[in-house]
Amino acid sequence: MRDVKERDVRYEKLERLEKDRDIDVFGHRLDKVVPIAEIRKLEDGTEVEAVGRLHAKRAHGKLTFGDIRDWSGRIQIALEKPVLGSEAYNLFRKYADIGDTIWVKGELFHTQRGELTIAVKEWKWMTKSLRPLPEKWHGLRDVELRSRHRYLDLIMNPDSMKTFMLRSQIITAIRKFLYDRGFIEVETPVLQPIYGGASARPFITHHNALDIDLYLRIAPELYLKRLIVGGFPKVFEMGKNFRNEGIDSMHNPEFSMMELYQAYADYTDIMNLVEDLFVYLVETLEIPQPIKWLGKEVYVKKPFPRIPYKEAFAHFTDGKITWDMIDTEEKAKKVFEDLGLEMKKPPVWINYVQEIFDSIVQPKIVNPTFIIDYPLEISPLAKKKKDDPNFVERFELFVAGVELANAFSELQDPRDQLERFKKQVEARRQGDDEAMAEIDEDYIIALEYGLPPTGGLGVGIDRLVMFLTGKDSIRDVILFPLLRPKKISDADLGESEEE
RNA sequence: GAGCCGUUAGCUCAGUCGGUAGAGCACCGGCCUUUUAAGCCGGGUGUCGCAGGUUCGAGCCCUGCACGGCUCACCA
Repeated sequence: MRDVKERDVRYEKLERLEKDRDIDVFGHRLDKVVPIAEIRKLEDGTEVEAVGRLHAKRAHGKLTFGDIRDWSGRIQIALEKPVLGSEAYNLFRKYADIGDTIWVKGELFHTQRGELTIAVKEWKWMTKSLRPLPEKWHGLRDVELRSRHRYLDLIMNPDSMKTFMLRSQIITAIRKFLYDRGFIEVETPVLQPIYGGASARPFITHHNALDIDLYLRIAPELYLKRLIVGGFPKVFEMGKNFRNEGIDSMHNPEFSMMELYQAYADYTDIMNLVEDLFVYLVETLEIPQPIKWLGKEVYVKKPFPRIPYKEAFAHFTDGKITWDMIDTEEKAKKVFEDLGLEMKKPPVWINYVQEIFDSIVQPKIVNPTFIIDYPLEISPLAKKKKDDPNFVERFELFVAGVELANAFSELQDPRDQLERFKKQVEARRQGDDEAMAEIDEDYIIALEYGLPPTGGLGVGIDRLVMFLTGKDSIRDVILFPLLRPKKISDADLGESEEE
């Protein structure tokens, strides 16, 4: 046999179709496109037009069955030689390959086995597929190929298509929820001369005309709060943040974030809003509960528990670790060491406490839970509690041990903010390369003009989508996650020979 | 960044003790009017991730590299 590669076979078919039969396999526009799922609802006898990718072909001499699929579903087609005539029939038999996208016109009927089928009277190509599809039964399994060639994943794995459709619906629903509550959607700079609003290493780029370095934002926070200073009552932004850090099943260097700010609100208002939002999403998107995520069964049900940071230790350790056991550096260090933990950060009180929280408290949380009132040290943009200035009006929402949201009553006092910025810059000088490099003086000036009391929120969209779709890897909910580029060889493009 | 694991046909995978490359699907040729992972007959299409090394002989053993996965570290 001469044809060694399927791709070559298909290119030869393409040439024969074009040269010998003058057929244009790269089709043209259609007046109407009905999703296959909609066609499936119609009665037998209805004449329908359908388009889809051919996923299977079962030929029986003068009768050939096929399966076509689109994003919404699959349907069987049947082509009979006497109906189509030998020209159109043989064209399908010999030249329509699995992977081709075709248009068919015909009547709906049920086969002897009861399968809804289109009895095709007419068909044509929408486009030719020149490469063989992955195997029909197992689909495309290889995790790397699924991310690298997402189109193949979407073609082969209906579950993947469903996940990304749901992602889009989640984002639409979040917008609707916020619009309905009077939030105004805004866009703030992705390219920032000074980065802030979070602690992370940034990507650096350069603007040629101005000859300045710029940073890709690690958060939109400081710009959004300037808008509250300017008089916007409620704003939100949904978009990409960029953090120049490691990649794992919870982190992608570019990720989607929704931040919102509401004037004259505080973190308790935001907590109520988050609770409402989660319930709204689960209800409107009809997500069945419990949601199985990261090996846990999660129920989204109001009210979400609200546990102060200080009390969380006792709460999740059955009283074995209490706040008064860790409220000084010396005591916290002892508990830390008794737990067999190893300190990789500067050995100060807050780091011992945070490490204990991360390893003992956080993993125990299953259902949506607000941890509230964080230590001041780890919250440089949050407002202090009136009755306890060592803590701030802040909460984080955890689900299945994962942080999904972070919010606080915003710090309004420019003097306090400047001091905290200075501490950040000092930490930076001490070697913390995730602390702020530079004080955002304009932001301090904005605070001097006056930030009204404001509640702010950030929600990690990718993680939220992971949760609502039950996916354990962020790569399953980002269409094109960052991968190290792989060279495509000439052979892969079929140009190794004399072509 | 560290440890472990993986990389064999387009895809999903097998490959024993180191003896010269396998299956299913897909594909090619043929038969077939109710199949649906259609079936039957015939056909194997390969840079065994890459580069070295050991060996009479390497998919298999050794070294380095590349890409990926998991765990850890990092990520308030």
